[in-house]
Amino acid sequence: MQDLLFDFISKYVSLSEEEKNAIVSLNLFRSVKKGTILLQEGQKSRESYFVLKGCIRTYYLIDSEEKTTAFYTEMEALTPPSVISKTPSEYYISCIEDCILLVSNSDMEAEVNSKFPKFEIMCRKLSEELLAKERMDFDEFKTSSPEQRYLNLLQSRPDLIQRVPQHQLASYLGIQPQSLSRLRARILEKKS
Amino acid sequence: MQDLLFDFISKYVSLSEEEKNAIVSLNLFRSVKKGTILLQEGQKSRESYFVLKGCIRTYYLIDSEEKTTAFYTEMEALTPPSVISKTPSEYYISCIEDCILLVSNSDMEAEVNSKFPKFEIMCRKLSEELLAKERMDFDEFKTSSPEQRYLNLLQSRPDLIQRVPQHQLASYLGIQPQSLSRLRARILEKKS
DNA sequence: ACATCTTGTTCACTTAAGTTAAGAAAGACG
DNA sequence: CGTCTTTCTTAACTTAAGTGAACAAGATGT
Repeated sequence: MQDLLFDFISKYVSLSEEEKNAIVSLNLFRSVKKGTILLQEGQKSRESYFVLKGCIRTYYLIDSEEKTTAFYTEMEALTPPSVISKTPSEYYISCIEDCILLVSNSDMEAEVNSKFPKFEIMCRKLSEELLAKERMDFDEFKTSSPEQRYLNLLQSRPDLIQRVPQHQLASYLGIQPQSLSRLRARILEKKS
Repeated sequence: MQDLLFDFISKYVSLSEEEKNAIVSLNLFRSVKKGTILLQEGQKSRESYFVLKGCIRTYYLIDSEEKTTAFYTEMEALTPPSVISKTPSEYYISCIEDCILLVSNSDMEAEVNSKFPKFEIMCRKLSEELLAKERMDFDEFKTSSPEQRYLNLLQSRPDLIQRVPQHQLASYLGIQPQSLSRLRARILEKKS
């Protein structure tokens, strides 16, 4: 499991054994059961998550309806906006599968960053990359119809369609579950 | 004009006079006329932009239609995804007003970052903050209707509605110009 | 001053998504 | 095993956005 992490890190910076040990000694790994809620609306948190195995989901409760906005799966990282802005969270984070996560908190990150400048560099590169990716995803969402978005998701993250309940997927695509169902039927019809 | 920049930077790190001079000596300031295209689809670029005055816009050409996805105004920064991924750009960047920009390129950033670790820190903080902001904007977009999005934009960036052509705004809201027109009429009717 | 292009609005019509309700299928649990 | 819940689909109806066309107002250019 640790190897997965170090493989990931090696894409950004190369670590010495000493640095690797420093990370391991922080004891960041945590196993979490399906259904666990990692963060609740209104809660102040300082935790960031990195998914080693499993899938976590962020959602808002609007008019007592869950609005799912993101899924994070293997090798994806999430620092909630509320951690950056130091305000109460506007959304929930929950595990939709049994997960193995890496959990860090901002105090610890600050300490590690100042002790090992390489981490600072890695964090910058990763944030820049994630920002670029997020902007592309947002652009794609804006410029396409629900049906196109579904087809695109089928291409880019086919695993999600298998492992995630339809009504959460629908919400993620910005539509109602019934619309997703109908849209899928429409696509099947076109193919035949 | 430089003061605006240093005021902005001071929100992230505090610079010594020497460091400020180092920045000034890089000669990053550039005045650009309305209508100038800063980046074209298919082009490889290494430039990042920081808007000191004016407004720049990113758009895609899809089926010979312009799809506007973002506006960057005073004190906002843009590093195109294509610069991060080192691939040809998928979109255009153009100035919709006369602008004063700060233009940097990635080689130069790398050099400054390694010379002044403070810059590395600033870049990380800024990227993290922008990522958090982008995710919140994306979430808001996903969870609301075109009408809600327009009303929200009216709240959060009322200046945009004044300074940007309606058809570009419509595209930015993910709808057709006619729909925006209708939606605005609907809102006016409700108020009365 | 005139022609042209861009921009924004309106209208009629089409298409797709929202809504409400009902029922089938799959899982969870005692 | 049956009961209860969650999940998914289908259908009928409503609402809103897409589409194509026409028109008016402004800006641009010659």
